[in-house]
Amino acid sequence: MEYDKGKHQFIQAWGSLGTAWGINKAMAQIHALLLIASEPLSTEDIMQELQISRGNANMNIRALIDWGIVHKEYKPGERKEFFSTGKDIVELARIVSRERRKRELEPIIKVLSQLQEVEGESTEVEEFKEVTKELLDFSNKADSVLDKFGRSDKNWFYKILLKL
Amino acid sequence: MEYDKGKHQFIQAWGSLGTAWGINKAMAQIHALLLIASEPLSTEDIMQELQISRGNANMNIRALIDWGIVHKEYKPGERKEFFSTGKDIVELARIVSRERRKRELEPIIKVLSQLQEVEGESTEVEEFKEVTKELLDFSNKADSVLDKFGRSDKNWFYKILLKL
DNA sequence: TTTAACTTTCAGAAAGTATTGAAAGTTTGG
DNA sequence: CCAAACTTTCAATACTTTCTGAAAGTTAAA
Repeated sequence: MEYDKGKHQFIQAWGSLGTAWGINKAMAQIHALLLIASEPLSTEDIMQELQISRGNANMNIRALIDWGIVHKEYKPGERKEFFSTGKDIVELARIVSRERRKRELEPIIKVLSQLQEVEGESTEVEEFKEVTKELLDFSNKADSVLDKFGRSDKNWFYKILLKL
Repeated sequence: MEYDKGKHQFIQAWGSLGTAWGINKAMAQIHALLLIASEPLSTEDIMQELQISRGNANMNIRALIDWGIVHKEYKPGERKEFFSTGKDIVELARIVSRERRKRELEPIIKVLSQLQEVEGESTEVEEFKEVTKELLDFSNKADSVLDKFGRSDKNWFYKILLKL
């Protein structure tokens, strides 16, 4: 397979994976492009490669920086900003899991905890408490696994895998 | 807290978690409602509780059945269909992970495998192959973990957690 | 300063998704 | 059979998200 075709395929595939994960396509594609770039790219470069507008490129680069996945760089003698992303996939997984934990798991845990205060003794209420309690336990466990994963060193994940 | 308020909060929270996971709100809310119901519900019940249309209810119940999360039931002497969902959260997690593996991980692994055939020796191409290879390895590992999780018995997950 | 290079913002357009309600289809008891 | 009870479908509509392009904002060299 020739390089340009492969590159294109990769960017498309990463984009649609992103979409399935609730990340917008442009954002995922910019990330894909930076992942395989051999040096930092400017906004112009990104606009051109992906055929997207300046506003779109800028917004999504910004969002990636907010996630802590992409970094600004300056080249000597150049005024414009260049962007790059880490090539370490485990590190990437760690960042993503940290963010999702914060944005998704924490809120639901908070709600589920509050729900333990529901009053009443009917079957309905018993059932309700039982299910939400189980959900809370599970969420807490998931939370602690993600927390460990987020803090661990680079090889922890691979070591764990061996254990399974 | 009173039951009705708690119920409402739970349904809302489950709906927005669903949204963050790319699952539509009505679908997640129907699931939430069934999770805490003490007996199977009819389409009418669901429409009324969630204040949604018949079409919407029907489509999303159907989708939940396709995922293998919700089951039809018939009550003696009743013509209409009733729906229920399993209350075991680990089982739920297992089903969801199995589906996502199939829908998300498998396609990307296929693409990444093909990309290993890219030709050329330039820095660009080297970089490209290196990154996609690492991604492929990681995806394969994630795939195998999910596979194990999907096949394991109910307590496997909790046992693993203890090990960490 | 001024000016040119560059970045950010944002209102409106376009694209994508979810929802409704009514009509068509199906099943079952009589 | 027929009619009533129920389920499914789908075109129209409402809603949400993303994208564009141009204008406003910022920075730094001269």
